[in-house]
Amino acid sequence: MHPLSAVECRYVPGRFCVSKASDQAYLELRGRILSGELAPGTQLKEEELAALCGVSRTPVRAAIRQLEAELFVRRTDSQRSFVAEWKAEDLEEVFTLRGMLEAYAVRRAAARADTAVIAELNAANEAMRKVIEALDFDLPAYLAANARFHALILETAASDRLAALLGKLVLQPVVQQTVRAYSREQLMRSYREHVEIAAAMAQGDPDWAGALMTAHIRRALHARLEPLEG
Amino acid sequence: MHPLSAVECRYVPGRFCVSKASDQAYLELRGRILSGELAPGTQLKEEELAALCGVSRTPVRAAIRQLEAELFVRRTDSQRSFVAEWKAEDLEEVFTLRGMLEAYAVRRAAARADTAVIAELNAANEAMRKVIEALDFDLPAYLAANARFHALILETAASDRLAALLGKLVLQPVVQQTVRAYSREQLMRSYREHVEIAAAMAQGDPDWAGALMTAHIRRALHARLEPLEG
DNA sequence: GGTGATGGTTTAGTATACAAATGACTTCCC
DNA sequence: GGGAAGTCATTTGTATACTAAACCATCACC
Repeated sequence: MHPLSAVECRYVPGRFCVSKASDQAYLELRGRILSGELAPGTQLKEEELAALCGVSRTPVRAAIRQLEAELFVRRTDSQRSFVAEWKAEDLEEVFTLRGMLEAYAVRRAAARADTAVIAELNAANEAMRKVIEALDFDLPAYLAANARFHALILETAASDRLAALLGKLVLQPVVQQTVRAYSREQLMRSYREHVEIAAAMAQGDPDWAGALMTAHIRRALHARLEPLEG
Repeated sequence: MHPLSAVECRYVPGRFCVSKASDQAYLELRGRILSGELAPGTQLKEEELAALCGVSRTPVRAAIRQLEAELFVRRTDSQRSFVAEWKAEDLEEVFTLRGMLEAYAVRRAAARADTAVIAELNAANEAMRKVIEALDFDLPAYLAANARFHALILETAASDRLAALLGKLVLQPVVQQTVRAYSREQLMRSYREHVEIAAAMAQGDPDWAGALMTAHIRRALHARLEPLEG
């Protein structure tokens, strides 16, 4: 399996079933999609994938449905599935939507956060700083700290529907590739933005927090687009 | 089957498969949930529902997954499904999210709409006016015209991701119950808002269109909440 | 009398065989 | 030679039997 496939950097855990075969199929397929082994545009044939994952078609079907919901996979009218293709335009679209929803989330969270939550946010940010300052950069640890920060905000926002929507948008390839594109300086800037957002929340100032979050997500988009443009 | 269960008033057609049994199960279950026959909180047992729908468990599973994605059904950690319960707070939440996303959609649409689109919007609005002014109110026709207007905007916005997100939020019970709660005067006001939005789009003014849409959705929320409060 | 383990019962997950539908190719007719 | 229809291969949808896990009530032991 691809080394990155098991890295979990979503804010919301999606549906990691209790069951075994579905998860296995889901992780296996997502891994191969992210690694490019299953290239964009490839048709996903249930039987083929079942053989690949060593399970029957039933859990593969579930996995494909899940990946479809997460926009990794698109489905034609005649129910055939293909690996989704991501254009620069799509990235812009997703980041814009994420920006709106995360800004809303942090506004709600700012109005609800107690000292315990603020402490946890600060802890996540401290962890992130340590990873950035370390000599050898530990990507999974960075992603985990980043995810923790955003997950805390989403949790504090206390809106199931919002969480469900964001779960569809905060996707591995996007976050991951964005982080890859970051220089250490950019990572530090991202960290400092997190600290500022936590401060705004500690003040209980939704407007401030929301504005900071919008800028934070927007910067991530441009960091992601830069290597494509330059 | 409940008379309203087959009324389609989503902006996006969800997934109406080509297949037979899945659709049948989906429509049957959704119908029973909307009619209250399957009351909020009821556990959905696959075998039981299979018998109810006259199909096997397999398509029932698919239907439940779909209903879950549309927030009609919630699932516990241990993979048991229950009919979702809607509190006033949940309604507010959904309408707020819808407001944000639809305002964004109409902004995009306003920047892209050509005269053909404007003409179609006007046609949908004319149809709506006719229904409202008719002596006997034709609910399905009203819902269809309303859905058509919003669907056109969403289509013109040309964003798959956005459409996917809104597809989860624009739910039957919400829209339907909202319309039920409307008086004829409120329906006319809603119609006039549609006309204004179309005008803003014809002017190619995204800010105007967006602001109008926010207000439009917000008004729908309050129309929906009024009977609960009063 | 309460708390925690244990086994039966219920419910979801998986495999597999079969049916239906789609897509592509061939062939036949114009 | 072009088009349309039919046929075959491929792929998804459905049914069913079986497996595993979660729930619940009972009982034993503290």
